[in-house]
Amino acid sequence: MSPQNTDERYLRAIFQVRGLGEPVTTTTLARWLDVAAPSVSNRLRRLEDAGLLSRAEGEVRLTQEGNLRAAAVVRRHRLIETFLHRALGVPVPELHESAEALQDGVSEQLAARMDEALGYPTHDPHGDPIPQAGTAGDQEAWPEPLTHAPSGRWFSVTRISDREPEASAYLISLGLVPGSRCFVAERAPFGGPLWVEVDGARHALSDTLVNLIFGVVEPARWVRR
Amino acid sequence: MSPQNTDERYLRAIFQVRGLGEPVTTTTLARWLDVAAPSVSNRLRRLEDAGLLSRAEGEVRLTQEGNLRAAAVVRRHRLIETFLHRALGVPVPELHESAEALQDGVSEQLAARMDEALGYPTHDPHGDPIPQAGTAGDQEAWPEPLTHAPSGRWFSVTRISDREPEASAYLISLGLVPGSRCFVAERAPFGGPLWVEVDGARHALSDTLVNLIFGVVEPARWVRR
DNA sequence: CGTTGGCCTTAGTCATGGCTAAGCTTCTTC
DNA sequence: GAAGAAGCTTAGCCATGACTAAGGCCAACG
Repeated sequence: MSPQNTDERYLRAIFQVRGLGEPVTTTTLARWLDVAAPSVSNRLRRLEDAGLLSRAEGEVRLTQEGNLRAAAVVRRHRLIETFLHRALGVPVPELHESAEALQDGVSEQLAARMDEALGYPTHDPHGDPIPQAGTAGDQEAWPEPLTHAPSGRWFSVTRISDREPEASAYLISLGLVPGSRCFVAERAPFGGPLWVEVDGARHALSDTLVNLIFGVVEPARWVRR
Repeated sequence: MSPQNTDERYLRAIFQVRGLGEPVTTTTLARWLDVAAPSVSNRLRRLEDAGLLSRAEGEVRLTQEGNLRAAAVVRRHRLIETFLHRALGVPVPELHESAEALQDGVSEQLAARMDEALGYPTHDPHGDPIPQAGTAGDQEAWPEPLTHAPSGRWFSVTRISDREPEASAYLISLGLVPGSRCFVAERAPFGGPLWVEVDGARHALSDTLVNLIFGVVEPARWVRR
């Protein structure tokens, strides 16, 4: 309906891809959004004309206004996810898709109501920070490799490297996808595998696999659900 | 996005217009949906082809399957309204618009979660009945408009239409909410206002307002409290 | 009767936001 | 230096779901 929605979808993608530390280009956005490259190309031109971003050497950079807009969209998205999880018990793996579907229909005002009802949360159930209203939210946590995660903590997966397609396919088959979370159980000694739990199942991951996984260690106070 | 959404919007309109006791025709639907007549015409043909409705003498009748589909859509809509009101404190006059915006994004499953969280409510905040899952929900006795109420009688309000958000906000501010009752004092002549008493206060209601109010005329023997 | 007005449909247009095909740089590789 | 391969853009197409214009039908009324 409104042209806003499409713009916002792309702004959010830019914000998120940037947050993964990946270069923000036509191709990466097309892959992220699951659309063809020309669609991205068109939209980027329009967003550039609207003064929301600039491009240099193929890289997309949000302008200050673009950043504010994108952060507001991401903020809404993460508030929706948090609300769906805490108020309606939607399981974490379903959150992203559900929130995506709802995003267009949730006004700023409604998001503010959710924020209030939730007690002004600072992180969503994936462990991603919720930008504050009116800020650029650019202090996004940079993802670190799972290798660095201490055991006994939850780890929020934001990225699975595609360097090893077969290996990453296996990880995905385990439920280790961007947006999922796993519990870091224990590290076997002498270079043994890392034991993690995903969706209640326990898996031993070799270094090869562990090195493909990036994300954020969730704050310790979070209780395992 | 999906073609479902449009079909569902029209099915819901048919269900609701029928519920008001108005004839379900291209014109009334166009007015209700605020679209041009040909748009309705096209969609009706498609819904007819899909076996969801039939037409006789200009009147639209839902088939059994159409009825089920429509009731499911209405059910979702009213669950959303109830949820927005009870869980997030969205004021009644804003409910319809907010729910409309969300409807496309709310899956059956999510609606079921809302239903559960709300304790399986039977009516939405407008006083409209919430069809049960899997039923046609059309056996509800629909209330009659206040317009038809004789003067000197008590009228029990079960429903305030959400067609005119500002007008219904005013009615609510007067205390004319579902569950309230008013005394129909007198009808001023020559199309003048209808005088009603609510909570001991006397108000003159224009036709615009009166037409938004539905309920049940209380039996005459009932003594004014 | 014939005209007028309401109602509905058919025909054709437009905006949106995807898509594929194809061309153009540029960077690598032999 | 030529040949590819990536990545990006341009050009042109399609589906959806609105719209306006215009015509058919019918009933009421002068």
